[in-house]
Amino acid sequence: MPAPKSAQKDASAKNAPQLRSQLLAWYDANRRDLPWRHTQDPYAIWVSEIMLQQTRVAAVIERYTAFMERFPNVEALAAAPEQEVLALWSGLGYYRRARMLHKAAQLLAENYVGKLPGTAIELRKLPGIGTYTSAAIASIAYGEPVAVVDGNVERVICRLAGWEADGSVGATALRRRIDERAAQLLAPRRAGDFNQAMMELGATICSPRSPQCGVCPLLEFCKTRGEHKTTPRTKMQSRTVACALVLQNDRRTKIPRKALLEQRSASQSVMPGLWELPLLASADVPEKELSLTVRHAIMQVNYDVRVRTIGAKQVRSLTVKGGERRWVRLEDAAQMPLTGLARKILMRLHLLPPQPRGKALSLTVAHTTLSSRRKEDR
DNA sequence: GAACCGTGGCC
DNA sequence: TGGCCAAGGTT
Repeated sequence: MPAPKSAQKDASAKNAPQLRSQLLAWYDANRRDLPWRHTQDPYAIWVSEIMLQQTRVAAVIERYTAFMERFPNVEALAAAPEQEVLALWSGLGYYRRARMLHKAAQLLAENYVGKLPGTAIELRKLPGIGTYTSAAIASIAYGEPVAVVDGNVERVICRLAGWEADGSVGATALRRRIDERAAQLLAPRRAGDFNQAMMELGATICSPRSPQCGVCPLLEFCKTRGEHKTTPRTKMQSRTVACALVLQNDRRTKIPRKALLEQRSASQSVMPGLWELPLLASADVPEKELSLTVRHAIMQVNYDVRVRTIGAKQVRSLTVKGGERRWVRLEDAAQMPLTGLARKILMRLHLLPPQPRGKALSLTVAHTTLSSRRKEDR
């Protein structure tokens, strides 16, 4: 399938071999040391790719390690209760990813002895694995010569070629061109590295707002040197809400032992099944009961959240939203699928350990199982 | 094709 | 402070 005539003039198309080698040389010298780059295990690559969807590398790093320690393979993931999978996802957002990952693992455990499909086409059939993710797993884990196009690659290619999403070309047509160009540039014998190099270039050098063209390995092939229009987004709204912090203290020490949590109903479109602090009907909170205010963005809304400390006896005055309400020991709460907001509030009030499933816990795990496992891997 | 699905960090 | 944005997929 030939590229459109207008697209064939730019240097990135003509000099594909040289572009490839310079990109790969840059990648070999500058690639970040990320946990999922220490493995070729398709399952591990898969988990990392799902976590990385619309999520920054920095946010994924911590979660990835804990997740892989708890669910080291397809069978372990498939055998786990969904709530436990969600608990390790808590705070990452887009919880449907975790559910589909879990579901897909169960499908694989039942039908494929826990083995991942060996091609992008087959991977694509699993829930939660779309065009991008199937190509990412196949190229990185199997070396299959398929190009990935994520937001980074899209931006890099548009800047290289001088293409714009300006309405002169339909969004679908432009996307098809980008896909074709990505496939054309791909280094077939180092597909996984090439794909990661393109994404990493977009993430670190060819960034959306202030691209570092001065140190870009592809500068000489680039038509625009960093220009790129982005489509404006819908404006954020602001809202003030209040939620209830209801604690049970230990009788002797007076130290908080339990908190009242509420489970969002399964039918909610946002964060179904996750646990949170009960939402209050009124955002008005008496000064004396205001224990904390936090800002929290969910989707298109910036919430100004007031946390109201309420005695256990006033619980009945709380608005019931239909979800299950439960007294939860604070140390157990850390293992539950809390919403990001609930986790943030409990952390900020030092009611949860600094890292929910953090250092202390993973060290314990590492002593018993992980250290030995890691050695075997080598 | 467009709306929807979360969140934290950066500038 | 607040807008911006991230290794997308599903409906």
